[in-house]
Amino acid sequence: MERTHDAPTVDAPEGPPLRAIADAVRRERTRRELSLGELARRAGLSKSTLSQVESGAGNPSVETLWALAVALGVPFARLVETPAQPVRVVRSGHAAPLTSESAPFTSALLSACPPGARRDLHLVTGEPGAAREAHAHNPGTVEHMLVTAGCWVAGPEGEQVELHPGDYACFPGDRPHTYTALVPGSAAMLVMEYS
Amino acid sequence: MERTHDAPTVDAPEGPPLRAIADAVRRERTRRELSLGELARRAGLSKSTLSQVESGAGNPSVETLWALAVALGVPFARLVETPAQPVRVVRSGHAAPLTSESAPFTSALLSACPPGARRDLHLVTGEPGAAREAHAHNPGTVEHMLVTAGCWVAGPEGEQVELHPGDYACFPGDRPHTYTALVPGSAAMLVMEYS
DNA sequence: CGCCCGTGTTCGTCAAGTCGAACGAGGAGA
DNA sequence: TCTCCTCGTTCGACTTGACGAACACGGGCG
Repeated sequence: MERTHDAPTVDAPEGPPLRAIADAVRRERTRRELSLGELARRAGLSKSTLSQVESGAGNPSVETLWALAVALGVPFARLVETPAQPVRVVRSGHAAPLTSESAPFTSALLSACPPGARRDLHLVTGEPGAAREAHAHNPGTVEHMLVTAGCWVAGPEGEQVELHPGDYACFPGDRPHTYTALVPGSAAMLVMEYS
Repeated sequence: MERTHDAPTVDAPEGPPLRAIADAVRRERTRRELSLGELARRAGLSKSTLSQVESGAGNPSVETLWALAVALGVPFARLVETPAQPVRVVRSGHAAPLTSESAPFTSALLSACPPGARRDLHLVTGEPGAAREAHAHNPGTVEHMLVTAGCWVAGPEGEQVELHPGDYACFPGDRPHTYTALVPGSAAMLVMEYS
């Protein structure tokens, strides 16, 4: 309920995040300890253009932003978003569980994907039985799975791998994939990441 | 200009997704059964501009694309999607462990934040003793913590909370914060998310 | 048929983004 | 100190995106 103010579906009331983009670019750049000139060189842009982008003045083109995203090595969308978050705690069992009907699974959504973000955190628990089949999600979706208990077989169809506690797997979520618990009380952390 | 393909991460599609954007816009528009003129009106753009965008000609500005995203009611990122990723598995114990000197902790980096990503996945294990003190990270950093074993006290200074297996906490990482294991064999999944 | 909408495209003009160069500021080294 | 290099900003010229109007096409209707 106290979900973040996700009401604004697309948040954007009106303002193009010129300032946010500016900050994001500069942040990513400084994080990598690149100089403005160096980043401009790698991105194939002029220093003046980059300077204006980072100062929030102007309204860069897609090509320009794209070049920056590539040069910075960040997904494009990363440069056009607005963060800020308080402290939230979800007590064990207090996360609205979603039970699967086709298989003995529960998947608790911890950190939703409030329009704008692109990562959902799930705590998945399952019992031996039928595999849970997940359809292909949106293109670019990546799933990270960290087994915390029991034993799982998971992955894209035809590429499933067996995972034990502590094992970590990362695979595309934009193809059909399955999760199968092999022993009772199996649990895993699932991070779904969209691009 | 070609960036070293150091990791099996998303390799950089050098070309700006002009075509992809064009298709995405048209797809979203037709899906809503909007005419080109109508969408242009709602977005506050001219038909000609929208026509060029949808034809893949030209190189729209951020403001333009943003207006379209808002008018279409989709997150901005949806108009600029792309990639695909292979399967990666990190076996338990095969993740380079980083031992802390100040406290009995090990933090295994699962999915790094190589120049590109914006989220690091850590599996943190700890023994009772001194708290691990983390400096403030870059602004916008958010930490997600999911306790898998034992008992932890973690959070920003002054706002620490006690966490038990299954508990999940989410707090800003751009302020000083600590992790303290209360019982032997404590473990947690840590997702560090940058912005 | 002639007319009036509607669709999406193309054309000329103006504003704005991008570029290259020149600029002042700060550091390292001789 | 003087020099040389790099930092990031600002300025003028060129390029290009965005706009509005006119355009061609197609359907409904009197």
